[in-house]
Order: sequence, then structure tokens, then C-alpha cells
Amino acid sequence: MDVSTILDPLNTAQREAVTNDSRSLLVLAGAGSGKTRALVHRIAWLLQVQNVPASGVLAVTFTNKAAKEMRARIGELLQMSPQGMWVGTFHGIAHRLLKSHWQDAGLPQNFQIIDSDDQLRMVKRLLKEHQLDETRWSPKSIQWYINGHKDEGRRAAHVDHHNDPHEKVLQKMYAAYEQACERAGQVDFGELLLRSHELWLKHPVLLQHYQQRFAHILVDEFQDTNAIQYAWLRVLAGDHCAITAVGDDDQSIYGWRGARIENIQSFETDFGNAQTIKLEQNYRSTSTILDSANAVIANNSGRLGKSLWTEGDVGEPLSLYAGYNEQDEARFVVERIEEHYRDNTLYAEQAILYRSNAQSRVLEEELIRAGIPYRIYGGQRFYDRLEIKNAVAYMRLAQYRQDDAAFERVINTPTRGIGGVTVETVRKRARLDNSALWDAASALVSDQSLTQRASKSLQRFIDLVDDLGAAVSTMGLADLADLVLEATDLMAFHGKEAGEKGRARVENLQELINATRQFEPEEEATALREFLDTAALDAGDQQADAHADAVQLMTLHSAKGLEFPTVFLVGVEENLFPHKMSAEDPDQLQEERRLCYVGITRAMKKLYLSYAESRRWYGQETFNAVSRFVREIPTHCIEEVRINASVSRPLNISNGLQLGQNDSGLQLGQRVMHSVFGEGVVLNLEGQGSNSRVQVNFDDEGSKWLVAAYANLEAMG
DNA sequence: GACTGAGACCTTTTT
DNA sequence: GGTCTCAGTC
Repeated sequence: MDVSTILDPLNTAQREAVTNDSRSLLVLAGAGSGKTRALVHRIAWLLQVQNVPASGVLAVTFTNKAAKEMRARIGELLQMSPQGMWVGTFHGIAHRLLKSHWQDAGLPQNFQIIDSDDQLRMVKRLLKEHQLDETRWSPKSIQWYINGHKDEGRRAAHVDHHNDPHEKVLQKMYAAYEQACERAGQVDFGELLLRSHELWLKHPVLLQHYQQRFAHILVDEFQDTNAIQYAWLRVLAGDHCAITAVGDDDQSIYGWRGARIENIQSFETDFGNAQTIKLEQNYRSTSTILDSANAVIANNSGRLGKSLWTEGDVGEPLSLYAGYNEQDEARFVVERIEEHYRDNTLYAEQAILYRSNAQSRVLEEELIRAGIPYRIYGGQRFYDRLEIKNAVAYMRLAQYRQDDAAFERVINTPTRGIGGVTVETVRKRARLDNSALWDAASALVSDQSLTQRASKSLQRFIDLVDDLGAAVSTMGLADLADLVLEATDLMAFHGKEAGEKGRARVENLQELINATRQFEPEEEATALREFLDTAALDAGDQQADAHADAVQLMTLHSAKGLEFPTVFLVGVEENLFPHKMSAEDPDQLQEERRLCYVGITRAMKKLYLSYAESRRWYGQETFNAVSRFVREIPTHCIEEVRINASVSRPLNISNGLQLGQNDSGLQLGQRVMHSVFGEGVVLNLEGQGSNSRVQVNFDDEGSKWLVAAYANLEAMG
């Protein structure tokens, strides 16, 4: 292959990123700067020019979708699919390692991956076992606690409870959970990473093997790595492997689930003399949109620093619309969508982005009223759907009877006369024998220690699953799936459900058969097992109407990585965006701002911002001010839209001073004391001199605007 | 074991 | 305001 095929389509910075040969390289890639392209071309460069064997390359992404895309694009560029190269998600790769080295990892050969739903059920079960009240110890918070520690690389034994009674219970539950997983041979998402990290530490020979193999590690979306992923990379890279990290600190929006923006900030020092290359030329948006995005993100501190630019047009100014209420806002958006559609912008080229899912309803109603097709991104994923989880649980039991999570799920689904009392008896027996639920059930039946009715029902269930199990070795995957749905009566059971729901469930189940038919196992003999692993690790991105021309609705989080000619960013109001929960903490506020940056940079040609002056929120009428982020956009980039007439006028909400600072001597997020209202946190500052005003969220009195000159606020440590 | 009503919840989500 | 969970009843 010609070097020019790899380098010619690139700009100078991209070319530098592709050919740079320092051992650690950080590519700071702004939104729309051709990040994936740089990554793909770098891999091609390594293979074709540096003659690195394909097996020497490890490329890590966060989502299956990104991994798939990278694979496809590498194949396209090289005109063949490179054999032996590892491209996958952190979890997929960790899983692969554990499967190969299950003994060294201390796992049973047929260990199962459990998803967060199974995890939650397990926690609930353990709470019952330990006689802890679910109202006092919410299962979700315990799950959160466990995953949080795993993300940080800590096992129950490493957690320091500081002798705090509450912490002690949490730690006890974490330990109990670890034990339960161990006994059942189950591995959750966090465990995949934690365990493969430990695998390397405990078996230096193995580590050395992989270090020698992977001379080049490439990581996408580096700003989203959490502590354990970072440690995993550090260990693997060792002192010799070359590592390329691609990411954008300004698009770090997953801090709340463990991602550490510091990782990208400390890469340069941690990975020894790293070189940094910035990709700042944007190929997506108009310069007006980029100027707006740059101005907003400039208000964040601690950035690595980057400024997007384009050779393209100035384009239209952003439009800001103040809706009377949320219906009015939705109406405005839908009218603009119709306008753009008449002007030859497809529905699918228009996206509505919002901060939280609850906002979609009003928009949907308005779209339905106008007869405009739409599609909501995100929401429940395919393999998370109830009917699919039921079917998969039967498949899991057929493969592996000791799968307690699957057992619990379908023991009485569809209902077959096995009630709570019987199940509780099974659980007790399992605890007593320290065995799996399946074995306990079998024992109870053969002991004849149950009522005849219960015993009969249980036996029927056991026979059913055994029949399915027997079919695993004789049938193809798709036929097996078909058999599962018929023999268990699941298809009929879900078909009976009322109305639209039942129909959708049946469709999904048929889609599951489809998926098994299209599944390509590495080996026929292990097809079921491979399929189950995929089902656990891959959400399954099939959406029935993925290709229809429909307006795209999604949260700002799910919009990352996508682009649309026309974008509506709705609900740009204080309390909504930035969200009330995040406004008080400076770090969280910065993350909200990055979210705003992500939102703005999704737009290619035209960006609308809108908010509602009054909004029903959880049944309450609320009145929110326009978002502070709007005020951070330069006035020349934005114009306010009034109904029936679009007037360009300067926004009188900005007074020359950047929001978040004035001469009151106070800072955002600072704790203050007021003689009447008590303690609170500074939410907002504006004006100066005698006009200087401060918004404070008081612990007891809620949020209030105060004139700084009279408020006599006392700053607290 | 299905149905019903009260009460709690309510930011973002991938693996 | 809407949704989901859970306990209680038939």
C-alpha cells in the first residue's frame, strides 16, 4: 500500500498524530476534528509502514459501537480485515483475557457475566439474607457503593470503613456480594476489569507475554477512563509498550460514573515524556457555532487548552427562543423542524437534545400532533428488555444450571404454580447446602420435602430446562432459541399482554431469533456460550426503524460522537441545565459546561437554543432563568427570536462581566453565612458595584437573590 | 396468583 | 405529574 493513501487525506496536525513515533502520545482531539480518522490512519501507518504485525496492536474503545466502527474503517482503509489485531471495549478485552486464563484468574471455566440488573437482584437477595431493611439500605445505593469501589480498584478487603457503623454495613454487604459471585461463578462488569488487572499483577509471566505481544496500545475517548481502566493500561503498557491516547478533556461528561478527567490531565507525566498533539481544525460546524462553543468552554478551569477553528463559513447566528411555557417551546421547535424540512433538510438530519429524559414527553406530543416521525435514542436497550431477559435466562439455564440469577428470573415465568413460599424454601435449602438454587430445587424434589403440588410444579420446571439443555448439543443456535420460546411458552405468555405492549414484546422475541440466526460463532460447538457472552456485553443496537427518516431525540449524553445539520438544544434554563443537582459543586458545574460544549458542537449548520419561562416540573409550576451557559455565548453569535418576527437585538442579560465573577469578593460554590437565612452556597453572581447581586442556596431557606451591598454575607472556610 | 391502591421516586448511562 | 414498586386483598 502506498504511503500517500494513508497520509494524503490528512491535515498537518493529523499527519503528525499518525506518524509520531514517541513512546507515549496524547492526541487531544477537539469535537469534529477527525479523531477516529487519525486513530484509524495511525493503525494503518503502524501496520503498513512501520511493519508492525497486526497481532501487535491493541485498540481499546468504550462502546461496542465504537469498536465496530473502528474495525470497519480499518478494514476499509486497508482493504482487508487485519487478522490477529485486538479491537474491542475495555470490558470485551478483559473478558477475552479471563476466558483464556480462567484458571490463573481463579474463575470456573464457565463463569458467567452478569449485568447490572442481575447485580441488583443479587444485592436484594443478600439484603434479605442479612436481614437488612430495604428502606434503610436501598439496594441501588449498595450497588452504587460496590461498583464505585470496583471502579476505583478496591475490593471489600481494601475498603477503609473508618470504624463508621454505616460504612461497616456497606462493607459487609460488599464482602457478602463478592462471596456470592465467587460461589456462583459470576462476574459483573467492574469485576472483569478488576480481575484481569489482578491477573497481571499476580502472574508476571502472563503480563510479560502480553507486553511483548502488544507493542502498540491505542485508546479512544481517554477522558472517560476510570481509575481501574487507567491502572490496567499503566500495568499493560509497562516501560516498553507504545501507547497512544486519544481524547478531549472538554468532552469529559461521565465523571458521575467514575470517569476521571485527571487521567487525561496527568497522562503526559504518568506515561513518561508523552508528546501532545492537538487536533483543532474542525470539519463539522460553522465558525459561529465553534466561536460559541469555544467561548462557553473557556469558562472552565484546569483545561489542557484547545480552541476549535474552521476554514468553513461563518454561517447563521444561533437562535435563542424564550418560550412562554414548555408547550410553547415544543411548538416553536416543531415549527422550525417543519420549516427546515420544507427547505430540504430531512427529519433525520435534525436532532432535539435535552438534559434529562423527562423533557422528551412534551416534545413527543407536539411531534405526534404535527404528524412528524421521530425516534428516541437510548432508553432501554435490546438485551435489557424484560421479554428478552426472560428468554436469555432460559438459554443461560440450558447452558449452565447453576446460574442463580437466571433461575430466580424464570422459576415462575411464565407462571407455573411455583409461589413465593416454594422459592423461599429453595433459597433456604441452597443456603444450607451452600449450593446453587438449581441443585437445591432438585434435592427438595427428590427428598419429597415439599407439598405434592409444589413438588410437581418444580419437577416440571426441572424437566423443561433439562430438555432445553439436551437440545443445546443437538440443535443449531437459532433452532434452540425457537425451541426455548415455544417450549417455555414465553412467546404466548408475552403475546397475551395487553395491547401495543404485547405486540412489541412478540416482535422483540422474533428479533431475538433473528439475532441468533445472524450470529457468527467462532466455533459451532460453543455457539450458545459465545452468544450469551455477547448478549451480556453488548446492548444490541438494533432499533427497528433505525433507517427511517425521523427526527432524532436524545439526551446530551447520548449525543456525544454524533452530528446533525440542525440541532435544537432545548431547556437551556437554570436548574435544568445546569441541573439543580450540579449547580452547587464547582466540579459538577464544570462537567455541565462540558456537556453544553458537547451539545453545541453537535450542530453543523444551524443551532437553536430554547427555554421555557414557566415549566411544569414534577407537577409543580417552576420559573427558571435562562441558563448561565447562554450568557457565556458571545452576543454577536446569537440572536433572540420573537414569534412572528425575528429581531436581532443584543441580549440584555450580559453586562460585560463574565458570569460567575463580580466585585463582591465571593466565588461560585463558596459557603457563606447570612445573619437571618443561615448557611448556604453561592450559586450565581452578577452585576458590579452597588448592583452586584448574589444568588445563594441556603440550606434551610432555599435559593435567594441578594444585593451584595446589603446582604452582609460572611465567607466561610 | 392476579388485581389494586398507596407511597416513593424523580439527572445523565456503558459495559 | 407519571411511573414503578410493594404490600394487602380476593
